[in-house]
Amino acid sequence: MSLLRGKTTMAVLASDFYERDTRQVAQELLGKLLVRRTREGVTAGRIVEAEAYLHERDSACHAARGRTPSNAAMFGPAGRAYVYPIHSQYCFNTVTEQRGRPCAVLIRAVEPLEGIALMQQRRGRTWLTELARGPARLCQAFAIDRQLDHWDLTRGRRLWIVDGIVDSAEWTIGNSARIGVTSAKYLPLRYYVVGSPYVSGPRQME
DNA sequence: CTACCGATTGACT
DNA sequence: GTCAATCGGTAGA
Repeated sequence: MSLLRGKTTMAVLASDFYERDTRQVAQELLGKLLVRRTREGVTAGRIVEAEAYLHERDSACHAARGRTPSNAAMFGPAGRAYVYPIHSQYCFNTVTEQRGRPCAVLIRAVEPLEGIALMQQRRGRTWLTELARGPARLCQAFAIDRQLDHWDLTRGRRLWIVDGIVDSAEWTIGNSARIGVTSAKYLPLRYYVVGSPYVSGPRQME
């Protein structure tokens, strides 16, 4: 508790933040603080990369082929977590919109700010850029697994997201196709902080 | 029940 | 740049 001076419980994002256009939420999540508290301690970091998955005309969205036991969180209230496994790893999403619209924002990368030793321990890596760059690495560093599927992110417990921590220093939001998807691969639904070394994926052109 | 596959990562050429 | 490991979820026989 040094850099953030106990601000990790202030200004927890409420459900009305998430109950909006998914692309808007994805862009506005950049710069917000992701906070995780376990018995081991607190880890927190600034979100620098996110992708939108839409309820319409988006075959890459897990909800595109209907509701299943595994993707049910996407159909639930906005402001919940949707955590799913892939290749023996996990990815973390925030559920958005609703009114019967299953969609979500995948958090792809975080700039570590607090609990760095804990992240290093969980990841088995030292370099800051290796701790939470990439959706599954992020889940390792923050100890996010399927137990947090459906978790309510608006209550400020265990796992939540905070506004107003990082000064509104100017940064540019980059936009590109999403990484790793094999369908709807040309939709420009990935957003990232241009120039951040904590962003995953191929080198950015500036 | 079996078969296929992926919103990944880490190691390697 | 390429590629294999790895396993839960899903569809299909």
